[in-house]
Amino acid sequence: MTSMSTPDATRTRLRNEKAILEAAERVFAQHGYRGASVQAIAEVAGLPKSNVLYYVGSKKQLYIALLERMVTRWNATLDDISVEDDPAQVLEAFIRSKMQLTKEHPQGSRLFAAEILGGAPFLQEYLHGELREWVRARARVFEQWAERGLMDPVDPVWLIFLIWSATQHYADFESQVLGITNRETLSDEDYRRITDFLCRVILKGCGVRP
Amino acid sequence: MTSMSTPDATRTRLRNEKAILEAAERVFAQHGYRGASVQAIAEVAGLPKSNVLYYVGSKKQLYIALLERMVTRWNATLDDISVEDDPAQVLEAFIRSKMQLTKEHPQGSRLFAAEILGGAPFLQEYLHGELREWVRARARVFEQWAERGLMDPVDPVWLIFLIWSATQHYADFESQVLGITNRETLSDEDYRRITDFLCRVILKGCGVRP
DNA sequence: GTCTATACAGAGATAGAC
DNA sequence: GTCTATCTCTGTATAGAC
Repeated sequence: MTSMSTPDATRTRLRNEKAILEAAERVFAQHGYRGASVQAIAEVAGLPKSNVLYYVGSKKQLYIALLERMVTRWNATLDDISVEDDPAQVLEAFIRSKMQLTKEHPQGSRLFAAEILGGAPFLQEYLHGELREWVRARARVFEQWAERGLMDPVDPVWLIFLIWSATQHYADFESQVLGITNRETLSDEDYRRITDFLCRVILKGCGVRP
Repeated sequence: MTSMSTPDATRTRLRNEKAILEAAERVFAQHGYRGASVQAIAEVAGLPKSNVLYYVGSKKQLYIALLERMVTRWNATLDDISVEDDPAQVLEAFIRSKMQLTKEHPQGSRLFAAEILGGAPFLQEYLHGELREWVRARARVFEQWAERGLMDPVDPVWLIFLIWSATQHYADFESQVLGITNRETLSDEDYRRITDFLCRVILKGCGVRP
């Protein structure tokens, strides 16, 4: 963007960039990094292929930008927790916010899943660094709750994975869920029920609620 | 295979076919259907590309054969259940056998996941037919158990999805699990602990065990 | 800023030498 | 049965017309 750019040109740019990001998220989610073609992304975005490359530089840069956006969304949903908090409240909020993310950004969730499924070539650093620390911090608090008898002494890391997998499932395996339950889409009401179900079973399962 | 084929030629064929299936499962699991190239599969299998195509016909046929193999494995682990069975025993066996499948065939699990993630283009029929019936039958039994007060009145379909997702996770998100827990691989002991954890939390969570 | 044309590497698949 | 050579199509990316 130069100093000569008109507001109109800027608006066009923003609109196109948004269309590209949305289209790319869908196509990468569906076919993975290698399986996605710039051509397919351009078609979904309603732009010529070279226009897409003009905006984003390269397929790789586009992909990385999308992964980073997803990590940002994920970070935005997190609160810090402490031993003084109520386990039931924290776990329930944790399940609900994760489920909310799944519901609001299914394509992003699937994109993330495809990246992990393929061995996480672009996310190694994140998994070994930032995310590991996040898990360790929570795990420590869960352990202290268990020591105080506020919940069962279960391995906190497996518990976090349980919550992640159970919620993530409704984005990543959506086709399976829809096929088996004979639905076209999952409604808000469905999401509410599933979330309630998960809160109930998981909280009871680790002894923070009767 | 003609009537003139020697035992030796047959043995070669079997060995090559096995190598191809194994290689293809890995590559398809990692990159999805579109992202996988016959070239890459051939390299992993240690054969020339055209040799691979000579054996399997086409990329598509190869892919479908692998999906079917996975469905067969899945069917092989299933027992029929009835209302007269013990809920705790059945649910635990269910979790354990699913986890066993994940552990023994991680590549197949990931291949399956990639297919579902991409909208299950080759599995629509299976999801809407065979698998749906399988789920409906189990769900009915779970409901009857709940009516008899043998377990909490939770939605049986969400419960099945919970078990699937929680177990499947350790194949599909293996890189994430390894990254966060700072491991190179998951040992037998890890799998044992995770399975015990899941049995404990899920069974308690739906009220079949205290 | 935008699109057409094109370069060049790699895809899936096949024909034909061995 | 096996592999080399090749066909055709599509991939990413860029140069240059508008």
